[in-house]
Amino acid sequence: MSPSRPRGRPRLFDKDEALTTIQRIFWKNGYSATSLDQISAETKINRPSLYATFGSKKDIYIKCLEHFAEMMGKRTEAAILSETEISRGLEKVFMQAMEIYRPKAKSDGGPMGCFVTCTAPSEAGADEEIKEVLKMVLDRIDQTMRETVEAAIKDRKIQPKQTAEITGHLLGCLLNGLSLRARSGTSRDELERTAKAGIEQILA
Amino acid sequence: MSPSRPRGRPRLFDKDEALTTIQRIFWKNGYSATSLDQISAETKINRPSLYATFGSKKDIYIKCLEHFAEMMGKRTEAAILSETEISRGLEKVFMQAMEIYRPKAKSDGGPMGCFVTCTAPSEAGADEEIKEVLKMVLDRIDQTMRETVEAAIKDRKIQPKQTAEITGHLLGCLLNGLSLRARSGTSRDELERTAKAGIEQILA
DNA sequence: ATATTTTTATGCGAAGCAGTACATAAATGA
DNA sequence: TCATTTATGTACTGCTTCGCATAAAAATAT
Repeated sequence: MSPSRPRGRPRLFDKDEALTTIQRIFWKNGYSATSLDQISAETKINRPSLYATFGSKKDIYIKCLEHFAEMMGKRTEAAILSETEISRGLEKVFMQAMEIYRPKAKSDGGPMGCFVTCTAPSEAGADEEIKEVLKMVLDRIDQTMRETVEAAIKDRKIQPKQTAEITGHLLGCLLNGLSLRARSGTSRDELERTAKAGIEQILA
Repeated sequence: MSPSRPRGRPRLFDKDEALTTIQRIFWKNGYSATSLDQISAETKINRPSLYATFGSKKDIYIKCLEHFAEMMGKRTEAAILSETEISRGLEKVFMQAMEIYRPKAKSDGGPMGCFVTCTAPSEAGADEEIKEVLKMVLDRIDQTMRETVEAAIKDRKIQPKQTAEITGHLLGCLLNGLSLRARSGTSRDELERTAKAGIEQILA
């Protein structure tokens, strides 16, 4: 069972690499304001090839949303596991999110804020499918926060006033609020100060 | 100086009423996914008349953003002034925001979430002008929260651990996070529970 | 009445859009 | 070698988009 190459002509591009490039375009311009011609030009993949590989414009966008969520999810889990002290882990989660939302280096015109929460809501009002993807991503964020909080409570590291569920929602809201402010141009420094103070306040 | 009618043919529509209708369309569909034909059809105003009255598509959109921010700002000030106990005032601010973000009655397909924070971010990545309007609105939210918190501190009603500035940012982030969740379909009940707990936690 | 001013209505035009048909190219299997 | 399979490139279709040019309509001013 060697990984023999598939039958026909091989692709000239890497699927995952292309998806990352497309994601960046949607991230900066939003879904509706991005054209397939633009994607085709920047990836140098012809539109028929895009179709054959990823499907319709909406299919591509949703694949990008899931691709981004998966990347963030893995990084978040890794950050939490890397610290023994839970509140340190949460702080690390927020700090690396800020690095993605508002990169310090290369302050060129790259995309800012969270890809999902900055572009999907605009479409979610009229598109049920995108609305559901958005809900799934938000629920996943809150759930991860909640589980982290629950673990910390079990280890007697913290004793929050609110339930773990509510505390998870509050941490999620804080992250979303920071993403929005990153998109609007708030400085990295202010984002980080607000994040640290917010975590401290919410876990108290 | 009687308010004599202007010289030419009078308009067949009310300017402010039209703006409210247009706002609702952008609110549901987002900026780029809304066409002027759609606006023309729903308002029954011909495109050239729209142009003469409000300017280009982006001009119209920005006028709607400012219209919405003005409306929310006035309601917020009124809510704060209506209560002597400040934390009660803040709770009222959040409760009436939730009523707008996720109306309990008429659960028809009306727009959900905050008009500004759900539609502007998508465009803000590539449009500097919209990005600046977004920043102004966010700053105004935080500033109002901060001033309210400062008034409460002065009256010795609360003694938050964080500075008034940070506390304002945290309350703003909470509001933005709730708006996003409203857009994704989270129930009114859960939004209200999270809001109340969040205010309590942030002011503690 | 007639001129002037402003809004409304029709419809044009150049560009952009998503999606696809069809022929060609490049790989494998036999 | 030759059929089969998959990807690529060109070019097209049918539709929508924004903005505007032009003429008619409805008001006031003289």
